[in-house]
Amino acid sequence: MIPAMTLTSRIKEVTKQALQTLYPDIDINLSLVAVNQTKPEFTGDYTVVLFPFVKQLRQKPDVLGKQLGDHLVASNPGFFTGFEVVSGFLNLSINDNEWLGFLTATVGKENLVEKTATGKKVMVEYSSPNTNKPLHFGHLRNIFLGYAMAEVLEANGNDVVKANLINDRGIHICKSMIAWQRAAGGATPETANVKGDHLVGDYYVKFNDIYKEEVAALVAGGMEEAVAEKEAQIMKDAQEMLVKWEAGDQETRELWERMNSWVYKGFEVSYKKLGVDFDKMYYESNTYLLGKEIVERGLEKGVLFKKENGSVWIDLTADGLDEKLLLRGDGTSVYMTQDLGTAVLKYNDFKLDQSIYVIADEQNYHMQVLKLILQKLGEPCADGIFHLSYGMVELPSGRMKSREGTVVDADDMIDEMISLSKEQTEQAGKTEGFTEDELKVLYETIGLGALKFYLLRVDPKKKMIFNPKESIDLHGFTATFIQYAHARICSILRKEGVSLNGNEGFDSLKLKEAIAPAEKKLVLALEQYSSILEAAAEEYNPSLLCNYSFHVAQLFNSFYDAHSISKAENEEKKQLRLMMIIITANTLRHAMNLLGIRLPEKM
RNA sequence: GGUCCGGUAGCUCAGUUGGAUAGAGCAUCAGCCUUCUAAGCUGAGGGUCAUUGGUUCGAAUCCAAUCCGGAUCACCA
Repeated sequence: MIPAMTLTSRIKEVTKQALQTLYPDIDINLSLVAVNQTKPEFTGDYTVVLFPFVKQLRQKPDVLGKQLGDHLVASNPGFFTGFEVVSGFLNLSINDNEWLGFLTATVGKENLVEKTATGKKVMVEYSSPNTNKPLHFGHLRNIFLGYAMAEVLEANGNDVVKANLINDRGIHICKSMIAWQRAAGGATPETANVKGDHLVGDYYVKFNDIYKEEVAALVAGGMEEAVAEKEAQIMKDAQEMLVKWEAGDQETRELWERMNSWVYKGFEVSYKKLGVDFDKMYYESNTYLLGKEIVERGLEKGVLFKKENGSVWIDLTADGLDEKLLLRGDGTSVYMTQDLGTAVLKYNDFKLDQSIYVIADEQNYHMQVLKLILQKLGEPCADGIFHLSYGMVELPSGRMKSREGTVVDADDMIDEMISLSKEQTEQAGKTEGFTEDELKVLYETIGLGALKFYLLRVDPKKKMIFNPKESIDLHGFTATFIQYAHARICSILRKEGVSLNGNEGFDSLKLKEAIAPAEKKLVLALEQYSSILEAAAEEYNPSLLCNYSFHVAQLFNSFYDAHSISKAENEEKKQLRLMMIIITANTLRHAMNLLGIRLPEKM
């Protein structure tokens, strides 16, 4: 279906037409037509900026504004009701019936915006954890961002595959295995009563403790530190284990599978709690050998070159980058090698038009190089690669460091948020009329909503600072604020016996009096939703939905304060306001749903 | 050192291809619950948009230089 044209784009269109009609002999650059929302201190709804045209048309802004305004009102009598020219700005007033038309067309639709299918297959890879430690706060930003981005792209008509590439092999995995063998005494998640990913993570920490001790002992014995770091027994053991793993040693593989299975069970619990899912899992243990063939082909093509010791490189200096290693001298692959292979694998698996990687900005260079190499190799997957780069989450004291124990654990954070929401709900005395089970759901809805919103509300590109001491607020620019507005609406609708997908009887509504300012502001914002949704996809920025939803909730609260819905001045007003709040609730739901945030009907 | 990213109110952040007197939230202060949920609303104070120069009718936004902070440039992953 063809989406209805937004008001701003309609205004742009008629303005372009008007300019061409008024100045048929002048070739005007119509892309300069800018339509903004009129500032509250002026009368009008939308504003056309006149400055871009005054020079070319040789008119004073005021004269041009008058001309354009007269023409627009005259040629679109049902659309504009009037205009005002203020120092170079043409402020246009829109006919209330346009707003009414939007409301009646939108009310009751749960799927507010039906975007035309793009026919594009898009993969979003996110989360992509290591199996040697539990998820931490930084991972949460990745997970929420990836999930939200996938949903936003889907809502914009793309066919989306959510993928997770699990880093389940390598020296870091062997470290927790070695430490577990040495120090766990056979402990399992069951016997230790610890979530599997946490148990394995504990032994990863343990490895570092033992390692430090061993290095210290060697140094005390007169060895140089750099040498000691290589000679420490536990490090040698880990490296030996990696060799055994790669050779397929049965005992090693069994332990590896056993410990990984603990981690997966733990992750599953966390993912489920977070409300995120994946369509396709990739495991590095299956993909780490990929890419060598691609490198071979690159050598044949002459895109890559071999050094004396047999290592394979690509020269990117012409692109302002460095030389990059793709195969070691002994023929084994490096990180980049497998990433080349995985990129091609993904492409072949799904015939992707676009492949999005949600990865922190510390890997900007890596991703730039990855794409560039694939392009130089002429791989068809290359151009579709997009790095959705996001800033790291830092503590006031700086980056989280697992070795210094400053990492904020994801599971702890979730639990903390849920108990915070419980505390606040009880404090506000809002638990009446709920069963125990309902309260449990409510606390999760509020707690997780707050957490997700907190991490999604900032532009992904920017790094963010999280202060655990202050925890996360449930007032102001938060999911709670939006949830509360939604609950208020649902409460009214319950009392009025109107449902969110009901649209009975609204068609025949005729306006008898002007839409009031507080009403107008809300309708105006609601009408902009579909363009916000598009922008969120185009800019790969779900935070736009946070800002927008908060703004709508704010406008609703002011509106709610100024006007009674149930006891409206007359039946027309009541109908109008019911439509407005139904669409408000559906808009908030739609937007928050895409971010994985649920809105309660009571709170 | 090369490349890239960032610097907006005390704090955390918005600020659409350049547009009107730079906006929110938190915190501070002052008001608002016999009326649909006060997790709310209304108002006040708070700014050299890092600095300097340039581009023009107009710059937080574009360009250049400088200062500060961060990331990255491994036969690590």
